[in-house]
Amino acid sequence: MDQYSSSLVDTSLDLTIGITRMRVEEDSTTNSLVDELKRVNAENKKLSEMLTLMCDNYNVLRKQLMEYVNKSNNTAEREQTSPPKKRKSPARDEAVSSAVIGGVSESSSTDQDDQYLCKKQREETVVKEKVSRVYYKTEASDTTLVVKDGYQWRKYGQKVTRDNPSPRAYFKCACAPSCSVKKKVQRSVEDQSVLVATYEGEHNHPMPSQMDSNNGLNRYVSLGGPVAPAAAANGSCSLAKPVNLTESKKVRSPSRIEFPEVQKLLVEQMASSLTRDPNFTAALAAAVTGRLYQKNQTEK
DNA sequence: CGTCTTTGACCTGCGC
DNA sequence: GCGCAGGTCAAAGACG
Repeated sequence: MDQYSSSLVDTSLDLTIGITRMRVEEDSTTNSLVDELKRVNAENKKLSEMLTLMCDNYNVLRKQLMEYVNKSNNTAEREQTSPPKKRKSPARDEAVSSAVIGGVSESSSTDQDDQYLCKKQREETVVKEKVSRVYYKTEASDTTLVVKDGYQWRKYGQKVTRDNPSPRAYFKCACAPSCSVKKKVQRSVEDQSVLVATYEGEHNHPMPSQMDSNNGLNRYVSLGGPVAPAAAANGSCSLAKPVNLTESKKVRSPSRIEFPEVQKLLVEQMASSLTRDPNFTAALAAAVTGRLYQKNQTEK
């Protein structure tokens, strides 16, 4: 009986030692993962800053180009006294900058050589009503005209236009009452699976999904998110593919869902790391087999 | 009950 | 001035 209890004490001691070793190993793995996470966050921050800088530079260059085009048009107007009277066509009436998203390619409809911009168009350009067009690749079965671009929009109208059998939806920015940005969404005539979103104006507020994303985790998750449309609304770069974005309602409070996901990911990585660690598995196997061997010896 | 979407009516600008 | 087409409004319904 004493021998048996002594054996039990030995077993429990060994198990305690084994568990302690496992915890030490686990702690070191956790620390290395946390360090890795910090490093990734720092890299993401750098990339984000570089992207912002790039967008700013692009906007400056674009502004200069617009001014140059305006000057050229004014010169052309002086030379040409009777411009043709045409109903303005959507392809020509806007200083449109196009962005291609989701692998769909379409050339920019901006025709800078166009000498026939009517007076109103030039006035609009002076007012600097920035207009940009973004193409969203969607599922062919998806019949909605909803574009998940990170902003909140209020639909205020829908019309079937003459040049396109699919209806055109009209949206206003609902993020801020003072924001007067409008958006028109219509399916492409050539490809029904492509949504053409035309943005008019500039947002005078940050993107809702970025408002409360001051920590690194949110920054990390939002990298695959709606970067493009915000930039597209400014007529700038579009890098992301906003096809599988989170629902707009979820975007309102990203921290609520993202942090548990990161935790889960961390746990999965830790488990994977532990099971792949030969030292850990060897120590575990040695402890188990050693204990079994001792038990067999005592039973004999 | 508040918010969002739908949809017909109305407004506005342009071409004839 | 009239007609057409695009854009906007606002009441009604749907939805959570």
